[in-house]
Amino acid sequence: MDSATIQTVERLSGNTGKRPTVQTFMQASPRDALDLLEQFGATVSVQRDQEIHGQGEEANSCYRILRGCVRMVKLMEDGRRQIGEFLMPGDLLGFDALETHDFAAEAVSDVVLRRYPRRMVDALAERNAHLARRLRDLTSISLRTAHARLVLLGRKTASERIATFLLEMAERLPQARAGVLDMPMSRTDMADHLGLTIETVCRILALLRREATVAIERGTIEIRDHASLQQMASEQRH
Amino acid sequence: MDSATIQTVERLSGNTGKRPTVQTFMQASPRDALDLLEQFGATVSVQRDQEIHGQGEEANSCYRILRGCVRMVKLMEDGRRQIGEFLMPGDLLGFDALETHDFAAEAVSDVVLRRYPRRMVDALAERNAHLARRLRDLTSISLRTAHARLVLLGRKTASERIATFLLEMAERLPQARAGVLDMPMSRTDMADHLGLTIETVCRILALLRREATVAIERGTIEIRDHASLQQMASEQRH
DNA sequence: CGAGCACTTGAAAGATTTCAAGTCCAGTGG
DNA sequence: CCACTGGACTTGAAATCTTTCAAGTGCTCG
Repeated sequence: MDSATIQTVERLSGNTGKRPTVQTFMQASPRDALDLLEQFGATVSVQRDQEIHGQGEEANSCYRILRGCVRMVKLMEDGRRQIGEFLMPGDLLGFDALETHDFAAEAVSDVVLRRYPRRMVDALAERNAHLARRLRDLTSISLRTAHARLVLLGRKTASERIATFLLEMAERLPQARAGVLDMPMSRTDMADHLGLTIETVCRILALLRREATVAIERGTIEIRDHASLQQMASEQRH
Repeated sequence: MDSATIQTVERLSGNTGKRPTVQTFMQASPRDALDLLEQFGATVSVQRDQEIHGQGEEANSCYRILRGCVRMVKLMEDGRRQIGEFLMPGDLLGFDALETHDFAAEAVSDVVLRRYPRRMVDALAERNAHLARRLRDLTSISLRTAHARLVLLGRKTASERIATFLLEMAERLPQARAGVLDMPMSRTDMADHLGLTIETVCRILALLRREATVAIERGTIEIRDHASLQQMASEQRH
């Protein structure tokens, strides 16, 4: 995948005008400290299946997803793949990186992002305690998500994984549209996220469909029976 | 487990003397920003199998492990257990928490910790950018560790998990004592860390012993053939 | 309209788990 | 000091869940 295909669509001119002073940053206390970054953002588009950044690549930018879906991918030498998570509009990417990115980021669908220079993020954080705190909390939230996934991958059955995944996706969508999930990722992507094979994912989704727990269409899954899914997600074993 | 059994062994009186001013904190630039916390630390002991803090419990303290081994545990309703990681002397605990602890922390062996009040950690970080940055990086490091474990749990075979685990433990020990690992945790603990059963852990360790890749004794595992382990850790499949 | 890819579904294979006995120690009490 | 007990650890055999292998089906795009 060729990250050169990323196109800068728009670059706000916020930093060509009068430069805000350090004092401004220290006093600033917007609703969300991240708003401080906005003036340094650039909007970029990435096409489906293109790489936003590679695994192990130097972390020079952070992003906010404006449109589309992104997958965070780790690849083993022999091709086995683990998708750490899927990012949806509103989600942030790369704010918790160290020197390099842990995962490659790839566009699942056509994606529009807002890109921020990491140098700037770090520089601002150094002067603004609110922002610093916000960034730390962001990373803690990512960590919490990862920890929940350890249990899913380490101890849950295939059915539990699928059910948990669907419920998580449902919770993330603040869409009024009750229970209709955008699922732009392929079965392979789901499998690589859940530590299963594509066939197992298919079979379990087929099961859910036959039970009328979900209605499946190209690119969407509608949750018809939330309670059944919840039960399936935490089936008591034994 | 009764966290009331934690005993305060020693409480430094650093904060009873003249209080450092905010100015002091902002100018302070010790080798490690975390050193700022030292004067607010208290040393506590926890006995084997006692809880240091519960899962979901409010995060009021952070800790540094001085002696012994700690396991970070998540428990499912039906008793299935996932150990997120084992902490060894020098490791930090709870610095990446949000309001509550993701995991319960339990003493694998008798443990001695240095405890710091979280309120203080956060208050200092608000005034000292170095410390704030250090805390953010700490959390990022935890995140990186968790991400590596996602691949292990999602995509690696039982043998690869064991081999990877042993190599990781080896890397963490800066002990001059080449390849002799302190392994105070039970087989069950290892299994719950690696997403396996205790029997599978036993069988694979037995295999490694028969191959003379490792030498196993009560509480220690000596790595005799590092190369074999490395190969086993990243066996090309197919 | 055909090719290719994503997705399904069935059947066989396999890795790991579950069930079942032991074995080996460490600590306890006689 | 030594037998005893319980828990941790081992090992074997059967069971099972998931994967692997195979063979379609059905879209979508050219």
